[in-house]
Amino acid sequence: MSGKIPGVNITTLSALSEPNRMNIVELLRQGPLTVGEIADQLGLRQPQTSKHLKVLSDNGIVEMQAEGNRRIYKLRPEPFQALNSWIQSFQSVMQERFDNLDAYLKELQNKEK
Amino acid sequence: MSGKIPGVNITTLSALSEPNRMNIVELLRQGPLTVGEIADQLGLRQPQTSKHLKVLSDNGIVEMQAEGNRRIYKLRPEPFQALNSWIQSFQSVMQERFDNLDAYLKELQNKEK
DNA sequence: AAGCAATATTCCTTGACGGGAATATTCCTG
DNA sequence: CAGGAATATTCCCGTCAAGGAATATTGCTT
Repeated sequence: MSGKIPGVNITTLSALSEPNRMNIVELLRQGPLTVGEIADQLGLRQPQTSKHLKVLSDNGIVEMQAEGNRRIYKLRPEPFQALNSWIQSFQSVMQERFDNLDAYLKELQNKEK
Repeated sequence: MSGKIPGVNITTLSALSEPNRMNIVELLRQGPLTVGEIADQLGLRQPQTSKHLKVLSDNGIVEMQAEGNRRIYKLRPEPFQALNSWIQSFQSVMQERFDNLDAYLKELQNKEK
């Protein structure tokens, strides 16, 4: 029992932890954009932009709609919902309730028969 | 002006996107633990455990308190609070509303098959 | 049909990262 | 004080991911 990660897809975090991809996501919050527009606004080259979009797409963070010559990318809600419910499960941590170090120290001492 | 990421420390996501470190975080939710205990419960070797803890510590995800021979690690609330408020700012994305009627209609047609 | 525009893909190189093994450091105990 | 426990650090190596450059692919326009 050592390997199970409950809430989040680790790959979602991985995908978002790349600065350019995070920038793409932040940009797409405002609405769908074509590859060219994304590359333009972020100062990226077209091939790298496509590559990053592929990673985001493979992870379900983004979806694509072909429109003639261009591909329009936009955010998908699911990964963010998942991320949200995962972080929500950290309420107790965020409220700093259980930083009961003293209790733990006592427990440690007990074990040290 | 191409590099600023508003809410999250990208390094927080990066740190959490490594499976073993995510496991450590999940484990520490329940309360503080020593290096040995962490290594034990996750089936990791001590040196790797220390290294991962260093990364988590450098990113402020975890803090350490020396207690004689041992080091007790526990979660810090700040990164999770930050992550939370960042994800909260995606409310509009997370509530999936169909601002794209065409896609919706197309999907309808597929189901009629 | 030809050429151009928009995007995707491939190949190559380089740097970062994680694991293994060994060693260093600090503290505790007899 | 010696030895052992708990943890940190260093070195080496293999893998992987990201950027650059070139090329392929598909659609549009005239």
